[in-house]
Amino acid sequence: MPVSDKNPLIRMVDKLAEHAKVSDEARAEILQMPYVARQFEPGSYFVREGALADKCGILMSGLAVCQKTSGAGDRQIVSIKIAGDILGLQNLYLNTPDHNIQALTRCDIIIVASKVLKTASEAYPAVSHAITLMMLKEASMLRELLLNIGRRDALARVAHFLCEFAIRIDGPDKINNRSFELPMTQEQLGDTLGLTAVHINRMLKILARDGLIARNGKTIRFIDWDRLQDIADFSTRHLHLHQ
Amino acid sequence: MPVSDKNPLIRMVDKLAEHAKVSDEARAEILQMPYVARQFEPGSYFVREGALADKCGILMSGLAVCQKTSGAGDRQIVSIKIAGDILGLQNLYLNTPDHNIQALTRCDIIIVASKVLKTASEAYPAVSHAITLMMLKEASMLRELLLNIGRRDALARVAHFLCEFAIRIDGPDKINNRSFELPMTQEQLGDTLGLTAVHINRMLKILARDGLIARNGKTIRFIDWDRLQDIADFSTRHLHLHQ
DNA sequence: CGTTATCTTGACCGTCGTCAAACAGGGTGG
DNA sequence: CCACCCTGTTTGACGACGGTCAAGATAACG
Repeated sequence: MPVSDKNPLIRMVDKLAEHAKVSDEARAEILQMPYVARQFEPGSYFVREGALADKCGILMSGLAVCQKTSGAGDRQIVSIKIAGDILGLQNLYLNTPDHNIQALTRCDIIIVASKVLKTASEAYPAVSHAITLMMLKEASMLRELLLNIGRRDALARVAHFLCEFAIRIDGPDKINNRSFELPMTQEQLGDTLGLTAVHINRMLKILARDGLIARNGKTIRFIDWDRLQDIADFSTRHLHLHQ
Repeated sequence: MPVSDKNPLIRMVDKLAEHAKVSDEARAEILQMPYVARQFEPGSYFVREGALADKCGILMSGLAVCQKTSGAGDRQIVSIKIAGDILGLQNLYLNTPDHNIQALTRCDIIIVASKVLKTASEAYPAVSHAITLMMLKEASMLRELLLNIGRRDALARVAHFLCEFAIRIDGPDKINNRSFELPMTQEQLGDTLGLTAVHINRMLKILARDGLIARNGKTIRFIDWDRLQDIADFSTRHLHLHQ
């Protein structure tokens, strides 16, 4: 266990506390869980579909994804994980994962035995409640992604993704003219949205040409949030932002 | 509350018991929950996105779906509910649903206040555990559907759907040459698979022409399960059939 | 038996995938 | 500091999968 002036598990407590009122005892219990800090290189796997999974983690920095691969070898990213998100929550209850968890960029992850977190959740209802809420939020985002891929055209999909990602990274306020980093390749965007990298490129070009966003390397700025949101058919309901 | 020689809530206990060992006390508590039996006509809504949702239910007969609608009015079905499934589980924890629950065929639903089931789950860890597992299974199926729509072509999608549906209805054993009812229109299939009704029709024709299935009205028989499964890129892992 | 929903088929079209080549950028090693 | 390479982006030409539209056939239903 690494020495540090700040216990990284605070990050996990914070995340739980976003979803339920965590008591001081629960907080203390979580802060003293054994953990390992590990760095994952881009492309490496934190959890593998079908393998034994007895750990979960908190993503301290970087971008990770949940993804599945078809028999033909095509990848579908089903969920994006950003700093502060907890990874592998379902491993508390199922020991054979149905999907992979993979680092997209370099990731720092604090790893905890799922058994330990499970014990804490059994001892403290607030912890259990928070975990449930996180799982439900994730499912809600899955449903919205399904609507996005199943029923919206490519331009709307890309626009929708940008809206959602930006709000998750920097919150829902003062969005117009705001800029953010998108550390994903166009191929990865394609794998998320059921499109090819080439077509992602075309759509980003169109969004820029039409004055909805401005691009500079990996940073994107919203020029006309209202119109973008309109094209994207985007709403924040599925994010369940309020509890 | 209707008079009947058999308490319909047994169906709910059975469902929970599939996922965790339900004690006799828990069983008794659930069996005495107040409920209302109601019939839903095709197309009618059990839960509406954005509305207040303080109930859940057990689907006694018929077919229901979870679905969302895009701004353009296109429907995406994200989950199919069959007899025995519990509806609106997330209402125990979130009171604003992010999706609609709609009857596809005529449905008999036993309705329970979500608060009551929540109380039971708080009193009996096995109940809570079973509910969690059901939510996780649903999420797993959402991910597989995402892979299906995002990364497989139309023929594979339809084949995959048939495999999954048949196994959910009649179990995973002795599938070859088995036949089953598919009480969905081709339009509803399209809304599930991100395709149009016309194209669903074309794919079903191809599957029949190539000797993979036989169709007769709404019943479908598997002629060559192995080859179908192969075309579908289907596996049962995402169903988490064992616990 | 008439009416309506659903299925089926064909012709046509558009979105998006495929393939390929040029280009930009960032890191490494000489 | 430059040459090189590798990954990722950009662009164009072309093709195909699946959507659209419309009409006729069939089945479901009152």
